[in-house]
Amino acid sequence: MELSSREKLAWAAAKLFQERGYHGVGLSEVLKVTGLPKGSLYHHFPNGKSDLALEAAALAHREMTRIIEEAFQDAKTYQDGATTFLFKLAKLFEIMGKYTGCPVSEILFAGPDEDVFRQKSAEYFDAWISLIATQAERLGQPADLARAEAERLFVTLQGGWTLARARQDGDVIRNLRLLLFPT
Amino acid sequence: MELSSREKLAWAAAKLFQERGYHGVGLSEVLKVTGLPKGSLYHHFPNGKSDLALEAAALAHREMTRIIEEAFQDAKTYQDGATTFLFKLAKLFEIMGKYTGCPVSEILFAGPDEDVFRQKSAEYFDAWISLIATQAERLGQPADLARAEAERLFVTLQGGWTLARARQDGDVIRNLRLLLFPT
DNA sequence: TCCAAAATAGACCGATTGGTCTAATTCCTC
DNA sequence: GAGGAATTAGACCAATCGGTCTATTTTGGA
Repeated sequence: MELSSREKLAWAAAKLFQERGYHGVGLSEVLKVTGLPKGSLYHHFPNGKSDLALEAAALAHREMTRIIEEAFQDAKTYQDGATTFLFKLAKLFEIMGKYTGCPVSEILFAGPDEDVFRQKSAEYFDAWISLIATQAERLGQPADLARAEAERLFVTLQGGWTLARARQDGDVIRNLRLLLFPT
Repeated sequence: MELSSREKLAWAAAKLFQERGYHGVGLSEVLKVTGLPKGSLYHHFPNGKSDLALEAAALAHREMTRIIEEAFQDAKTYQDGATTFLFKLAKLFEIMGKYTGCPVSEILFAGPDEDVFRQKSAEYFDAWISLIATQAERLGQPADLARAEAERLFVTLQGGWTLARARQDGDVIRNLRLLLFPT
């Protein structure tokens, strides 16, 4: 499909930021990858790099939301859904190249110290956890446990991704299911 | 106590890198904080920023090793030790200011793409996990479970720290014990 | 077809980056 | 105290940073 210039920039930025973080990527690199001139970037993102980063993070957030929904959609049990989720993310981890970090935190934690960045990261994380909790409840988890299960999954995934990154091994993410659901 | 110039530089670098990551900190800032001139930096760290980062990461690694040992030293059970460990880190998180990331990953993941950086991160992480596993075994965990418990603690902590950072709340780390040891 | 708005194009800017190099100074040993 | 090594001091460098600005081209509705 044909992406608009704005979308091209946001996608390229998201990918690059995930690899080397906010400060590790220069605008020149984003422009080189997209083949667009600087004028376009500042036309679509008047506030420059910070605007671009916020849009890239929002993009990553929507993508993660989509993955969560897809993973739990056809699941028979919460455990099934969570496992599918882990496998989808392991695949994503491998596709991205084995050096990338969590989209949101790589972009938002290192960004300019404006408070917006940190607030967004909390907002996105909480949205993911709530979404998982909803799915957990739908799949029969007791209401008072669903939220705790969702937080456990999020926290385990976040930490597991980091370990996977260090070891350069997507299976670390797949094997998280053994930590979450001991047999 | 009086720190050598080399130590001053490494400590300052470790702190700054944890706040804003490898690329987010300029050498000028490290020099300003320490009050040392550029000549000193390149005398003690001939390869400049990357040398400094490796030393800062090594410093953080030794510090984490020390904290793990202290936490489990007087523990009666593995659960006690793990809880003490979480509380110590929550305290550390709060002392550092509520924006800092995992010492090692902030420094090593974003660093220059030389493979040394990534290798070191895997080495340090595995060392922590092994150390925890040893303590778990010493405190009566079955040998075949000790390693799994250690990985669970590491992964949970790593993810929990990220969530704590987003929410700016050290209690997130303290409450990880409820995820690890449901009552 | 025409015209205004949207978008692209890229030269240019000051500031800062990591890094080099030489001189001055401090420190330790004989 | 003399001499040599270790360290400090900071001027200087090319390259890159994020950002601004003006001109040109493309586009879409009247």
